[in-house]
Amino acid sequence: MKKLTIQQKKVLQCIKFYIKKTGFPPTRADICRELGFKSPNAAESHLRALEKKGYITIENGASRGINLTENTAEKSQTIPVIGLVAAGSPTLADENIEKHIPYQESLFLSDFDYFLRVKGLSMKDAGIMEDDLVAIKKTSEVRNGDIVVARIDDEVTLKYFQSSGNQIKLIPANDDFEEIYINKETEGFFIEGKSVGLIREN
Amino acid sequence: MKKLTIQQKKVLQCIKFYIKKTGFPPTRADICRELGFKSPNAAESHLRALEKKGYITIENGASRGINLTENTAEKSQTIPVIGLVAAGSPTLADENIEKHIPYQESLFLSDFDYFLRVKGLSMKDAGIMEDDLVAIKKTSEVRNGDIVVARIDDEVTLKYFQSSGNQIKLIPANDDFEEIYINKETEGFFIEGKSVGLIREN
DNA sequence: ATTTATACTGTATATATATTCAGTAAAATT
DNA sequence: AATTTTACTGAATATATATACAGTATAAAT
Repeated sequence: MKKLTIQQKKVLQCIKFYIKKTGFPPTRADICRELGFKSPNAAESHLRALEKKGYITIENGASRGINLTENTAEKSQTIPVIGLVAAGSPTLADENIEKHIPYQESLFLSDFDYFLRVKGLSMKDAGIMEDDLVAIKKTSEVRNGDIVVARIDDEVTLKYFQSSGNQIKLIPANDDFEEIYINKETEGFFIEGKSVGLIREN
Repeated sequence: MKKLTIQQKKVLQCIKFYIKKTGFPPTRADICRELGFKSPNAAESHLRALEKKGYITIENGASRGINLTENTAEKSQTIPVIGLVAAGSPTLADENIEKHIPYQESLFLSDFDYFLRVKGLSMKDAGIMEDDLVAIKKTSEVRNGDIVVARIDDEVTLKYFQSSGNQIKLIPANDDFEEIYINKETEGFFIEGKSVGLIREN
């Protein structure tokens, strides 16, 4: 999609805001009033530019005949689902994103940044099973007992977090797995975020 | 909110449909065209009735100045959350509904009817923990291995389903709990639905 | 260097649109 | 039984609105 100029962005924002406020699109005159233009043709030509660039469609002859394009309309936001691969950190880079899930603000108590697709059963006793989607909030501020996404070099794991002084313990919720002991200053160690919710799709 | 007549409902549906299709509300003439009226006043008076009953607001003098009221606009649907109490069946009656959660169609693979708030740890090894929200699809068509909502008289439980012939086994996912054996024809026994997903809010 | 796009003002106008008025008739409410 | 609401047709009209035309000026693209 072609890039918009600052003014065109303003007009597009104005349209979105107007629809949100009133429930119907603005007239040329409405846009002029909102943005301080003195000629309706100012709005008209901006609208035609937005149409040309594919951000809106205009039904000719119809009053308020402005329609936001699919991509333009902010429906429900989507949240990326990232595969938790043993080697490789969960980044928001396109190649790691499995899919996008529609997302509603108040789904969890805390806001979050992405879903992590769980592999393996190391957190089984915490009720986190294979293929579950764990909602992750990107943060390094975690508390003892939090379930965190920890990275050690290229390996990423989901574990309980327990720190005392300089030492950190990463505790699995499954007796078949071993605890991991790490020093805070260890190179290549990083807390990517913490779990704030879970979705099981089955 | 006051009840609508059949014609008024038709007009309201027409407005919703028009907005969905075009992105902006219809004119009086548009409504007439859609519903076969021959006078714009037919649309006008229906609109005023809808306004009076609180389903829409009309901005006087503005073209297409129709705005769906908060309750009228279908934003994202909401799904009820029902508390799983040991005694008492999960019905959609108001008194059992804990709250409503915004819901997006494609959240789970299957559609579902309500969330059940889990009490206890009888399904712990299936990764279903206390206070989890299990998405339930109302159905009696369940297969062996499904996690089902079973009612025995007034008691409602979430268990694995296993049937052979006339006998049904309800199996917990926790060694501390006992399996339940029931005959298909037992009075007061009923399969309310099955689990098709899970949300953990923490 | 020339064309095209951006970013407007200002005027004019055909028409799209809301809205009122005058009726008719049946159904629902009081 | 009387009144209000519902459910329209049909005609008329003020005005809300899209849109074209004539300019001016600067920035960006070719």
